[in-house]
Amino acid sequence: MALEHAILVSLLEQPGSGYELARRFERSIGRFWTATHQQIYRVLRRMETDGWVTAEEIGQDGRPDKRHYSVTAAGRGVLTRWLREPVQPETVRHELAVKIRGAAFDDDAGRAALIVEVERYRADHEATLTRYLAGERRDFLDAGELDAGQRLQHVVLRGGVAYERMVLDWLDDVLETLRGLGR
Amino acid sequence: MALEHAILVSLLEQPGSGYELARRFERSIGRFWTATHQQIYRVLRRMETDGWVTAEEIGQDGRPDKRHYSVTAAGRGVLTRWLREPVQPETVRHELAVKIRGAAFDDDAGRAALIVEVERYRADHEATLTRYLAGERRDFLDAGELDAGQRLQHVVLRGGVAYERMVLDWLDDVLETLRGLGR
DNA sequence: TCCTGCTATGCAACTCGTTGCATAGCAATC
DNA sequence: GATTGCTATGCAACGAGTTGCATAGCAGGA
Repeated sequence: MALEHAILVSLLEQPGSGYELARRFERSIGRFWTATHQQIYRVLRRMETDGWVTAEEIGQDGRPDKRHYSVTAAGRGVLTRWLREPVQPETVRHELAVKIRGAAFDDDAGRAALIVEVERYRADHEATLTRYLAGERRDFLDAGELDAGQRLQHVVLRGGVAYERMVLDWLDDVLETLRGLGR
Repeated sequence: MALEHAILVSLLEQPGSGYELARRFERSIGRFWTATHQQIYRVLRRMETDGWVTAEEIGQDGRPDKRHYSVTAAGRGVLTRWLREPVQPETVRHELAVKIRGAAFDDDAGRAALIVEVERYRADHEATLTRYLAGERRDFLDAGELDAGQRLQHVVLRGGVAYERMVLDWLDDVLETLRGLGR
């Protein structure tokens, strides 16, 4: 359980509304910790009740009020205590790997359909890699001296880049293997 | 949601009891689809009710009865239909990445503690890689001709190997970055 | 003009996943 | 002789995550 902590980190990097947080999760943080807007709103309310964050209601004309959240000293304490706890092994839910092994129990038509799916999946990951590299150029390479926070964000992004490159290479291997079965 | 499907694949590769499945999930399948024995037992019961698997009670002296599960024709149909559905993007829950970004909001002592944790985490992944490579030699490299199922299992294992190597390289990068902040 | 999409938050119902506990006998270690 | 660990399954309670829906006004395109 660490959605709370991911939210604390994100709000410390930049305070904002639940909606803004949800969009950040979709983009950067979501690549290593996914969350829907429903989860985020619910958890933010609970964190507010527990005094980890404070909300400032901002009235806007023409659209609903915004609740702008910031981390309190108590929330920061919760975060630093959590940072000292042992790191839990990462949880992976890799459906494609299950399907590849499952392809052994399907016929040639099924495997042909899987190849098409893997190609689509590969294109998605290629797009993600391109997006990461563009973000890296924008935020880290063309910038001057980086502070500690930026350097830490950069090393996490480099992990994302390495992951996507690894996935693309592996998917090429998968496609070759799947095509090789038909021959 | 695809624990059912992961179980179907595992039982098609090799029928067995819930306990045996739980151990397989811990070892091989669990690296891309985690599940506890509780989940597995509960889902197996539901799958039995739905007619996807059949169970054969095997009395054993000195220990509880074993329920040996096999996939039915209906279960196989469920699996092949699922194989033709679009692949869902993988879900990752990578606590360490959150902690690394969180380290920007902690002091030097906290970052020193994180370095120790990353080193321990790295050792775990190194052990996993060693285990994968041993399994690869045993099951795939020293064997003769491989059938379709074995070749698909092998390409998934190669994905695991590539993942672990990528993680180890990245963790070296992380350690260097964390140490560089202190200077 | 209608429809889609964006900002912005939230309820309700449901399923999935986790944790703690319980049984039970055998084998091995201290 | 006591404790720990392994096989083997399961209940109960709780917490996390998903899905569908609702509100509401503004902007832009077909």
